[in-house]
Amino acid sequence: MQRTDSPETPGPPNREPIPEPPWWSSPRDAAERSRTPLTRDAIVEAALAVLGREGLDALSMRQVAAELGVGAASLYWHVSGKEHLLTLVLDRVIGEIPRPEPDPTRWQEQIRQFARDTRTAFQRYRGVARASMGRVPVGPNFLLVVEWQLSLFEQAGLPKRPAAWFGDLLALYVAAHALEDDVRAGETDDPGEIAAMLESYFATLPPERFPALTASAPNLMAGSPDDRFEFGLELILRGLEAMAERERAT
Amino acid sequence: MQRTDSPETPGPPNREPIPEPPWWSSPRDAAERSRTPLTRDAIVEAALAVLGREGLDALSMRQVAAELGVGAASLYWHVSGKEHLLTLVLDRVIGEIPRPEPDPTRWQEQIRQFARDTRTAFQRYRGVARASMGRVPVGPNFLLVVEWQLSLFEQAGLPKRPAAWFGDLLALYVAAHALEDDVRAGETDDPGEIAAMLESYFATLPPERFPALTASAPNLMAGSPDDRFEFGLELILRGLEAMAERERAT
DNA sequence: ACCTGAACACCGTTCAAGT
DNA sequence: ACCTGAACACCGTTCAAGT
Repeated sequence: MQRTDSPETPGPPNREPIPEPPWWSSPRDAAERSRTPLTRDAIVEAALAVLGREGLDALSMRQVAAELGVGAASLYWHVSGKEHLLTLVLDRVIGEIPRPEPDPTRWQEQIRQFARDTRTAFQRYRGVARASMGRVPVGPNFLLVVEWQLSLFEQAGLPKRPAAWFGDLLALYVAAHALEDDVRAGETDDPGEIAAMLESYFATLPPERFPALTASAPNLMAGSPDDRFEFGLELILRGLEAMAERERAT
Repeated sequence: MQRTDSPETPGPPNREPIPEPPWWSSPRDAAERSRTPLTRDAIVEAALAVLGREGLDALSMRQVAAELGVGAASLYWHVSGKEHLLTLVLDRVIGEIPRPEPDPTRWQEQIRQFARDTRTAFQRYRGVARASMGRVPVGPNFLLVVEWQLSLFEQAGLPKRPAAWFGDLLALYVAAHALEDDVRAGETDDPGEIAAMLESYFATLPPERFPALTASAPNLMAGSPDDRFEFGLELILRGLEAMAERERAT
């Protein structure tokens, strides 16, 4: 804002910003190193950025550090290791799942919507679904989700044991489906080709050795991912109903 | 067998086996390099050995090669890469699942037993369950299993689409459960400690913020892995029944 | 308290070269 | 046809050292 080339300025006019001596700034703070002082949250965010851009296989501590313009060793002050980082990332993504006020009169629809929202959250961050398999993300957001689910089931009057165990099953189902979504588009970087490959491969199989398979091939491949997701979702909900009934009978 | 120190042997008696000149044998063929000429099957077997001994994280092309007394580069003649090797390993394990003659009169029990057998096969080879997630193991054994399942469903009179889609769901369920089995015992190398840790952690949570969770904690942890496996298995079978009914109604 | 560089002990994969 | 050694471009993690 201040004009330095006014007539009263002595000496020769100079419009250029005066260059700083190079040793005033470290070699890499300009674009790379954000001046924020490297918090755990910033590391998680950087991991999500790498994940979205390059996928899970490319997610290394070194890449995350590079994303922040920092040495890899620096991360270890804030995070105990890669395993810990992945847990934090997972919990961060779980935090994006909406948890509406439980309404026992329509608990089934709320669970359906919760499942869809969870799938959507995973779809936003490619690779996280795979990272979630075999990892219990005991973080604050995970706990909130469990609490939400259990209280919904409780208010809906479901028996305790089936309710508690169903949560695991649902999480598993959604995560596995999200993983399939990832595989289909992105992680193996061939969009819908894989289905076509499978279908044409099935077509080459000898029908006398694989009668049922070759006959069912259209059914196996039929339906959009969404259709299949909804089918499985409905299936496990009906199963839950049946198991709750059985429990009440005892 | 042949005694060389017999009296008629001329010269001084020599009981020591005559050492071969060192260049007669390459430096490493004695114990390491089996004289079998490195087939694809041998590589798969070596991978299973490493897997069982060290777990999935330690399964590297170099380790597998070392197991065979061979350079890592040699594997690439028989196998296109690590991804390919994992697919082969997976199909190999799937091959151990029994496929009894389909009996439509007791198809539900046959499916239940199939699920249990699949879990057992995974339990025999720690780490394979995790490797299976997100990988479609289109190998001969996988195809045989799919064929077996479809023909059983067909003979049982299940509608085609639910039958075809149910296979995926079941595979998913069993694999995810097997993965949990792995995590519980071995992969994270703490046997049943993890459950205790979780339970004591839950106990520290403030009941006013997590009323349902703290109240349900005993139910969440209750039951043996087998009980939980059977619960989920029964649940999805009941769900299948319901979905088949719905399909028949349309 | 927080971050660094350098090092350690590994990876998967390629490739010219050997037999 | 099958296997090798050496190299390339990476890994996760540790640790003494700096500020």
